[in-house]
Amino acid sequence: MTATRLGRVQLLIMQTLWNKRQATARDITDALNESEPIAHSTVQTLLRTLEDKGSIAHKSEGRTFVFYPLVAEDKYKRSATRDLLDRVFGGDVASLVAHLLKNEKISRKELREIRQLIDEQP
Amino acid sequence: MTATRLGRVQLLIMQTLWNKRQATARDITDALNESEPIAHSTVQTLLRTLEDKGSIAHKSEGRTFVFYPLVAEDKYKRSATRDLLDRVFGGDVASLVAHLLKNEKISRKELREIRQLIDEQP
DNA sequence: TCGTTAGATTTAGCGTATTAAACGATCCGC
DNA sequence: GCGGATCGTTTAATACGCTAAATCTAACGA
Repeated sequence: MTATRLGRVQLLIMQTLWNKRQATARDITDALNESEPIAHSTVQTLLRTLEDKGSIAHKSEGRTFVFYPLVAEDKYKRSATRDLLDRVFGGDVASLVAHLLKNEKISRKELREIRQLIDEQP
Repeated sequence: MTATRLGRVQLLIMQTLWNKRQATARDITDALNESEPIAHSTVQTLLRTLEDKGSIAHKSEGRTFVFYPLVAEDKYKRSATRDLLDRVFGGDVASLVAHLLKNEKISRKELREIRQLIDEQP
C-alpha cells in the first residue's frame, strides 16, 4: 500500500535519479560522495533493493546498468507529506501550516510567495 | 542528535501520554486497542525502548508503573516537520506549503483559516 | 493459605535499512 | 595475452522497529 517508503540514503539515491533522469551506479556513488562518504558497493546494494520494491528499474548499456526512476518525485512527496500529516497532525492541513508559521523562520519574501499561492487557490 | 525519532507505534504511545499526561502500560494498551489490536507485552516492550532513549520516564505507584513523557509534543512536531522539510523539500518552507495547496484537498474554510494565520504573521 | 490474576522482565523472531567486504566476470591498455 | 580497473553479485553484519510468547513476581480473593 505505502508504495513509496524510503530510507534516508534510499531517498538520496532517488533524488539523484529524479534530477538526472537516469544514471549508472557509478554516477550515483559519485554524486552522493560529494556530500558524504559512501562505498560504491553500498550504493549498488541499495539500487538492488530499490529495484526489488519497484521504485526504479534499469536497462543495460554495454556491460553497465543505467537506472531510472519508476515512481515520480511528486508522488513520493505526496506520500511523505501525507504521512507526516496523518501521523503527526491528525490529517489537519491547517494545523500543519499553523505549525510551520509558528515554528519555522520564514522570510518576508517567502510569506509573500505563500500568500500569493493562497490567493491563486480556486 | 535527533533526540526524537519515533516509529509508528511508538508515536501512538507518545500521543496517548501527551493526551493523558500520564498513564500505566495497561491504560495505553487499552487506548491503542480502541483503534487497532496490539498485545500488552508489545506495548510494554515499546515503553521500555522509549524510556531507554529518554522519551519517557516512569514512577512507581504501588506495584505498577505510571509513565509520563519527557519530550514535549511540540518539540516532536518540530523535529518531525523539520525532517520532512529538510529531506524532501530541501528545507524550503514555501515549497512545502505550495505542495500542500496543490495536492491536498483544503476546504474553503481551512483556506480562510490559513490566510488568517498568515495575515497575523508579524 | 493458595490459586488466580495482573504486573514487570526476559527472550526471541521477523522485516528492513544501512553498511561494505569478498568474489566473479569483463574490458582496456600495454 | 595479461594485469589492473570496473561492473555486477553474493554474502554478512549491525541496528532498529515491531511483535509477542514465556517467565518471574507480587498482590488479591476466596
